[in-house]
Amino acid sequence: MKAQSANTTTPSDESSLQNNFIRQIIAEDVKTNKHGGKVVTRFPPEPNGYLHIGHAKSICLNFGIAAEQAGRQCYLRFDDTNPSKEDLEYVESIKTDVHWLGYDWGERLRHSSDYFEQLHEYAIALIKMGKAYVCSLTPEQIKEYRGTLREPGKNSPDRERSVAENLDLFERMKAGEFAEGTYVLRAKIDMASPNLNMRDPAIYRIKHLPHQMTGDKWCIYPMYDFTHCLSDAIEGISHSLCTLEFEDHRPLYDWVLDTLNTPCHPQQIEFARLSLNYTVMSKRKLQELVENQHVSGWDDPRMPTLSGIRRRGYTPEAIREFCDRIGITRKNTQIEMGVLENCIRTDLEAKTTRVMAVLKPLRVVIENYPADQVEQLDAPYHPTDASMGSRQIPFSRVLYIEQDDFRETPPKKFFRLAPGREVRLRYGYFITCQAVIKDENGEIVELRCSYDPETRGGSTPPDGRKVKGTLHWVSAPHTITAEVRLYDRLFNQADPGADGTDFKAALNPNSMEVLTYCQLEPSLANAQAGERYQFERLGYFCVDNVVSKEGALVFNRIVTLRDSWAKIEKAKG
RNA sequence: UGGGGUAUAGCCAAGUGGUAAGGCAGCGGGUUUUGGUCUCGCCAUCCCAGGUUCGAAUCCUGGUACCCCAGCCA
Repeated sequence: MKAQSANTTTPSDESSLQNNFIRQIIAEDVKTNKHGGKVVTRFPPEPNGYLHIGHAKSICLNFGIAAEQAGRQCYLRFDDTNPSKEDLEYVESIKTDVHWLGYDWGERLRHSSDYFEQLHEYAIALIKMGKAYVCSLTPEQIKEYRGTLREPGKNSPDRERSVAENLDLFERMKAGEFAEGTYVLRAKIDMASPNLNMRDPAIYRIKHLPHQMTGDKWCIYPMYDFTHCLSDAIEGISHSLCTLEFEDHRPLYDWVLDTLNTPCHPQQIEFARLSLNYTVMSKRKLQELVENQHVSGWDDPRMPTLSGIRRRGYTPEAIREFCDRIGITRKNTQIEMGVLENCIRTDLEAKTTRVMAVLKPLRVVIENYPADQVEQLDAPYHPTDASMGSRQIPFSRVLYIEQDDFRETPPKKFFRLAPGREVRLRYGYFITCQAVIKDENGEIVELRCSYDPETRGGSTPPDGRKVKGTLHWVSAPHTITAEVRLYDRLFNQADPGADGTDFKAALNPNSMEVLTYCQLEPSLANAQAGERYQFERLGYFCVDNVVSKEGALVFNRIVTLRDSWAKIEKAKG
């Protein structure tokens, strides 16, 4: 019996319940035949880092909307216009992550760099129209000339350069005659615009750097604002969905497309990026965590990166469901972790097999059970889904139970084992605690118990007596020893660093607890990397896909089960 | 009186002049061989103040709070 780890649904099987403002706009546009009735979207990551769950929101939106249309057209476009920041390494990880989420771009894989030739021609067209000029101001001067939020900028002395001279200079920029920073091509718009993006923005800069895709072919590279809108137009994108901070860029996006003769004029629509509490989402901060070794890498199971979340054991279905639940708006919000956790619990509840594992073992000897006897007890893999089958679990005189399931002096409402108290061992027998054995330090090392043979399989005995607690357990001579890693939130503050301190000061020192002597039932012997299980009464766990080996299994805790006892205890303090 | 945005429950989010969906969290009940699951119930008059209207979360006026913008980054 294998735990289910494959994707069982694909996004096309689901229809999003979301009726967000973007879908409404698109539905209306389709009705009025606005972009020729076509809907074409794109997901345009810059290959300069790993994707995180915030990107998943955008991926699900763009690919999700496309999937709802007959054409199903969504491009995966690497926005690679800055060779000093980007790397091929990231391209592969991004493709892996998008695929893992369940989306397929088919033939529509592109790079902005695919368009460098066309972009260059558009730039020349702009120059010829007198709408762009080569500026020789230094970066510092450009900044001075730009003005401030309240004061208008002033024109560059090069603003009225002749078309012929601009053409010549631009050609020589391209030919590599000039050093970086000496010249820049600027759009000629309005230095007095209240929108700083319109104050003659740079559209081409010199970078004597090879590009990961085009090699040494270019030493001038187009800027985002020039590249993005034209790339959208070249691909025939109908709706260009981006995050809120690009709102101020929309007038420039439209200016470029209105000024130049392009195949079409895509519509930019902005939505709020995702923010999750108790974590950070910016590439810079995530990178800092990796570089300073606060985590083991980009795929550390505590990271909000898609590779980390995947390694942790989250399913793509749960992530898609999460993206559906949080909605799409223009409001800056912070989503509670609990929403994500509920999504994965709901998904895993239905599809994981149940097994028993004791994380912090406490030895139990059943004194009235024959020393040489071993029984095989039948235990279903799922409480309500019989199709998952069952397995045999051994029962013997010496067992392990969870340390937390025994209290020498039980508090009120504690339904588990205590001296003189009887509990059920799940699918096993009722046992009663007869004695507590301690070591020289007073630590409890063993429990002496008796069992009731009439309760085999955990069933209620003929006299009908009830017990309040059911414990999970394993037979000591038959266990597999494994390592289990328990994760908690990465940060202690809901919004790390929001109080003005370094976000790293909010790091949770207890975000990972490694348990190396966990005792698992023998059916887990052949557990494979990536497989997910519910350890009964504890949570959902996934065999780690990096460090786990046959004979030396390592499990990651994906998420705990809801725990109303923990809630009661916490409430009492 | 620089420009651009956003305000509906603890957290998200529908609502588009006709009397506040849904989810998460929380609280209470039932079922239960996981203190799990499942199930039933409870939980808001919409940032503030005026106005228009038979009727306003939706329209108007005036405020307030918060977010984004001065890279040759994306």
